[in-house]
Amino acid sequence: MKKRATIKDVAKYAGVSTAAVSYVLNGKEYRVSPDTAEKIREAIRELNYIPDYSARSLVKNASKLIGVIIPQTEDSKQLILENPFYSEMVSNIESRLRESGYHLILSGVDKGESYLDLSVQRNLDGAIIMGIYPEQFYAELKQVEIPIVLIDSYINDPWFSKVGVDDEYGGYLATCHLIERGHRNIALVTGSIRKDGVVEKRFLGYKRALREADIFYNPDHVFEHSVSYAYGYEAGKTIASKHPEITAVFATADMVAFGVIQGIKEAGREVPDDISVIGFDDIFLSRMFVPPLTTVRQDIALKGKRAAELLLEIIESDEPEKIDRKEVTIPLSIVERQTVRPLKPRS
Amino acid sequence: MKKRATIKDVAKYAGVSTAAVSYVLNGKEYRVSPDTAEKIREAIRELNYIPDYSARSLVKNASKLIGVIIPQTEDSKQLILENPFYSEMVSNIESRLRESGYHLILSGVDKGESYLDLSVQRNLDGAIIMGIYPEQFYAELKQVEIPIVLIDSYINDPWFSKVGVDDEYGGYLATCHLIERGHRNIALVTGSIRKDGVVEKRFLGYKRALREADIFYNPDHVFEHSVSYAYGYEAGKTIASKHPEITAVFATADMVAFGVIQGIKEAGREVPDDISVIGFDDIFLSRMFVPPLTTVRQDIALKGKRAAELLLEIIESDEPEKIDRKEVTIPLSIVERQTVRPLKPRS
DNA sequence: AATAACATTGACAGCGGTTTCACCAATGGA
DNA sequence: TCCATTGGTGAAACCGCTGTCAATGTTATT
Repeated sequence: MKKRATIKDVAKYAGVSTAAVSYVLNGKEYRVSPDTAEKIREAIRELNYIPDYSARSLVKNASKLIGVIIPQTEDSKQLILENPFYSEMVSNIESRLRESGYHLILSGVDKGESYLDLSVQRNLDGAIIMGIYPEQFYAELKQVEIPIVLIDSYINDPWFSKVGVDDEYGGYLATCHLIERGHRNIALVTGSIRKDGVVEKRFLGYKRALREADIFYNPDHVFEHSVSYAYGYEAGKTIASKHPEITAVFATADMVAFGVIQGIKEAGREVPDDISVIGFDDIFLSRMFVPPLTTVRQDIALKGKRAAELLLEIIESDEPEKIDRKEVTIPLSIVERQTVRPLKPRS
Repeated sequence: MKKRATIKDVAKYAGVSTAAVSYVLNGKEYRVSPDTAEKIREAIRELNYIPDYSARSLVKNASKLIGVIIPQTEDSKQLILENPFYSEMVSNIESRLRESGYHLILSGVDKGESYLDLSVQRNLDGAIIMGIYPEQFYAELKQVEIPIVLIDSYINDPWFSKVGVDDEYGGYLATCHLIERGHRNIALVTGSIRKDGVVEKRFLGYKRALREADIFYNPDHVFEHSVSYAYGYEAGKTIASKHPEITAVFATADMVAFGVIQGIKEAGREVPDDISVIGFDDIFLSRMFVPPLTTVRQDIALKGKRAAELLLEIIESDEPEKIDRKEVTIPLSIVERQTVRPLKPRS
């Protein structure tokens, strides 16, 4: 295995000191005469020199590495990347980060174990965190003092920047959409309602819409378990077979909505003819689903991109501690497709 | 910002030398007496010491970092993570790698630019590469001399380990499935047929099946463009509206198949009543699609897991150069669902 | 011509670890 | 009692790079 060239080799080849090489490497060429600079660049090219980030990270205390955390399934430890909502976001985060010369360490976080290890071991320059975790998790993270942006979290701490949507409003919007079309027995199918999580807010919006329309909130109509197709499917079957009064379903994620629809069909009823369904997210599959899903749209790509930018903004400022944390909210809108049917006024 | 503890702090606290600390850190405790070891462990706990991987990487020349490369869209630079096929694989790779203490750097690779930079900058211990790239890309990669496993590639070089499926057979299987059910005008809808890529082989299998059944191969019946829902949709529309003779479609990826089906419906025809469709991959969505997709199944999770294991095997051997590169092939099978209809024998 | 001011450059001390190697008991055998 | 061993330990070199600072060479100023 032939050794890779180090900065010393370059220095020797160019007949200068390593410091000079370091200067041109770091764009401090004003400290070096133009022709030495050229000689050095020549040497770099010639020797095929590529600097070692570990060494650099060691002295600069900056790794150009960003941690990205995705929720993982509870049972196995797999990332919930199966939900296109996350993949789409990760993909956008990655491209934005790469553009600025950062690399991304993708990881789940083991229950119990903290993310602390990874972040300090690797000297992460920052982290983007999706999903919601135990409070202690955030506390630890804060101690590391690296810039962090939270996606879809309502953790209230000025240390964290956040990007998300107005989930309460989204839930409200979805439910109103249904109510306006004459539905009054509206089920909510959702992942677990956790404190400071998005579902909690959507749930709140759901209840507000109900209240404003003078509809009695029926706890039996909320089906809460997990954000998965599988659970949606179960809930859909139950609703279609055991709850003839329900005419519409608000699923708090498109993936869940797909399951619900399939479950309803399995039980021999039709969407939207018998039961209407509205989702949340507008992942790209929703457009192609049959029937195309009516849903609350958020710009997922933008969300990822903005999260990356927010983080970079803090990292690249001169005084990261001083930079104001921001909170950006991506707009929401209903996109009407074919899974919601207006109810005929009761005869 | 309070400074993190270094190995020196630990040494001082425990009243020993840094070497001793390093020993217990690296499990070489036989070089240290039991009670010094205990004292050291105590100090580590007390000071909340976490070793710095950059420093370690510098001297050990091993970073515990694995690069994972995913194809990206040609236009934008986003990762094709939108295809659940990739997300599912990445998710499994990540969990397997993390289990062994490695972290994963997820990245696309800019057209033209090489991956070389990243891999040597970061001192990657290995890389897993999905998809197919220009030949030069592999040549460069080889120079870096890090262990690499290729997923779904037919690059023929003993340096690379590979995991994949028998794509030719898969293509054959799918096409036979259609032929056996009476179809003779079978379209192929596929991403671009690139040398050493999986589609090329599936295409070959398709042709072989045709040949064996004495069906004339009609180039007009292959629709080649990109692995995307959007293209499938276009192709589906074209097939349904301009090719009344076609009764079945083999799409070389489930995502494409979804598009085809939707396109066919858009053109006012039905699947499988008018046209049958078979896919490839069996991503988890295929099960939930309406109608559930008949497809060639491969165990995607296993594929990811095996790739990770193959890589670890090489990395963790004492002489990585000596270890035999392996080629593992994941089995394939047809899973019959509801998008293929047997044709009545011609009257 | 002497001095001040500036532009270049290189030596060197870390950054936080690992590892070699020499050293110092303490033990056992002669 | 003396000399090899042996196990435990620490000093120091080093990994590749950056940044400080002093030393050099050049040019401008008086």
